[in-house]
Amino acid sequence: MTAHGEGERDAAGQPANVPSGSPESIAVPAARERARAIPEAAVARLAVYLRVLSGLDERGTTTVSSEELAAFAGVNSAKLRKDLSYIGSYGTRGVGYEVSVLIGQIERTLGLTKKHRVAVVGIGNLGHALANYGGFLNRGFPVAALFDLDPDLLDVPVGGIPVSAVDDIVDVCRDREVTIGVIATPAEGAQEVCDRLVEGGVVCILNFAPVVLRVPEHVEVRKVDLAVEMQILSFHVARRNQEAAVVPGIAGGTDAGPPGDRVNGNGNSKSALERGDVDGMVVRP
Amino acid sequence: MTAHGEGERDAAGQPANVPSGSPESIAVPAARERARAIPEAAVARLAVYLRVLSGLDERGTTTVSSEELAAFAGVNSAKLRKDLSYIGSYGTRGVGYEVSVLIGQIERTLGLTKKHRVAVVGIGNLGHALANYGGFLNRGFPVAALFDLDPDLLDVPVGGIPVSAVDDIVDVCRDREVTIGVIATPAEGAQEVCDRLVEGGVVCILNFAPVVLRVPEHVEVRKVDLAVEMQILSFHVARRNQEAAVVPGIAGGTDAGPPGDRVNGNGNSKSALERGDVDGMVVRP
DNA sequence: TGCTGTGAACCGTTTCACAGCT
DNA sequence: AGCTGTGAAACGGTTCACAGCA
Repeated sequence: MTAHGEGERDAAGQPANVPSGSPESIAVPAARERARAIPEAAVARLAVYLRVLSGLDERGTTTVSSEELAAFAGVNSAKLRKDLSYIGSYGTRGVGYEVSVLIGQIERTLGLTKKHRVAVVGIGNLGHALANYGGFLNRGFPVAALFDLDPDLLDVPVGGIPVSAVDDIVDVCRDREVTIGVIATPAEGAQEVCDRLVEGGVVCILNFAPVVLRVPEHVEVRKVDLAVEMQILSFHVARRNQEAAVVPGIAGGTDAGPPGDRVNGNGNSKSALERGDVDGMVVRP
Repeated sequence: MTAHGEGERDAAGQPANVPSGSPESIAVPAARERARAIPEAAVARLAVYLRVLSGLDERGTTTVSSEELAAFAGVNSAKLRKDLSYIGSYGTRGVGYEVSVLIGQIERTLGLTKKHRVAVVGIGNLGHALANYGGFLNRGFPVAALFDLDPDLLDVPVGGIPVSAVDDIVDVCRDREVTIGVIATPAEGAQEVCDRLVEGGVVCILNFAPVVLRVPEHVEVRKVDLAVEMQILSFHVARRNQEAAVVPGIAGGTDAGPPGDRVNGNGNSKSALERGDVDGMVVRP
């Protein structure tokens, strides 16, 4: 879970203040420093805390201790406090944190005070799901444009927004000031789509296509790859089976399993949702 | 969790299977040790290498150097070599790696030689996308069951598999020997669904619902949270804007951008797809 | 000569433990 | 008395640089 997608070999990732003889190098503004200073891993968790806090807020809770909040978020309290310390000191010693204050500060830190217009490219099953998904995109991330190659989809409204042609990506994105692009196309088209999004002014891309995208330095890419997730799980199944085959007692695969529950702080993929649903359906067993 | 000092000493890449009939005393099987020893981050990248290798294989390439493969996968060659070293020594010094050998070894390591039956719970937009998504689930991960609460969906086939009731999760999963569960329900139902899946014998869960799941020790959970991904991107947009506001030259938001391209090795979310599409649509600009 | 495999240095993240405030 | 905020230690993963082998 590293952070940035470093360049290649040496290339000298000159992130912060590398005294490479630059002119006004040293005196970098505090705000920028602050933002840069927050570890990527912490940023991901802040989003989780935010979701939990929103839930508490709705339930009328006004104060939480680091211990409580940590439990809800599935991390330990020390980590939580350290994470929060990156954004400032907004707790009260001996008491805890005020929910509303924390929400505000995290939102500010994550840049959620500004709405980021989103474009979804590739209106297949997944793109459809994303476009319709009111619970997440519309919550601070309004979908401003949809694109697909299929002529049959042209102008068909999905989730209220008519589908545009991929050829118009650059113009439409510029027009509607899209800052975040979501690529839900097959692998083949992805790089091309990516290039156009970038040309259209998009600075961040969420990539669902199974390809490594090439982007200019100033563009941030995050990738979500379902196949990789599955394969990682597969690895764990295999590992488990190996262990089971060795440990005398539990040999079967589908036994009830040991006692103690484990809260899934979930190391890997970052995650959280500000609120709502993953989807438009209704499941409530 | 684990601490144990890994014994590097395995010069001769010793095949997976360990004579399990032997004394179950101290001697912890090498295979188990090996599997345990591979860092999670490396596992995720192995999946990426596998995808790239499959592509090379299809194109008829038989040999790659670490440098080439690394370039395709968006990582640096040292990391790639270290990752591959975790699974054994299958390269030839002075030459490189044989594609087919590497594919075989990675598949073995990831446990892809065995098919893992998958159940998808929550057949909304996202669940639909997952169920229909031939490119990823069917490739070594056959969808064996679908579940939803909605009575209207009952028995309706989606992607060829009829939807079952969530009440039947336990029985159906046991019956069809499902090992991996995918939760694509809203947050509310997720924990309940998770519990049932576990009861039904599922050992790995891919969770799209914005909740921290509680699971028994022996169950592995990975979470994919679109909202968190978006918020992380939002953070980067904000950071970028801050920088832009400070750096004299580039002040605008949507300028063409600096020169050098950056290959998106993409630290964060793991990813890769063994092959195919993210979705059923056709996009090819 | 050229490329792999890997010990060792390095660096970011997590955990610990306690000082400092309320 | 209790809980936050944070240096410092511990840990794990990444990068370096080179020994070892084809």
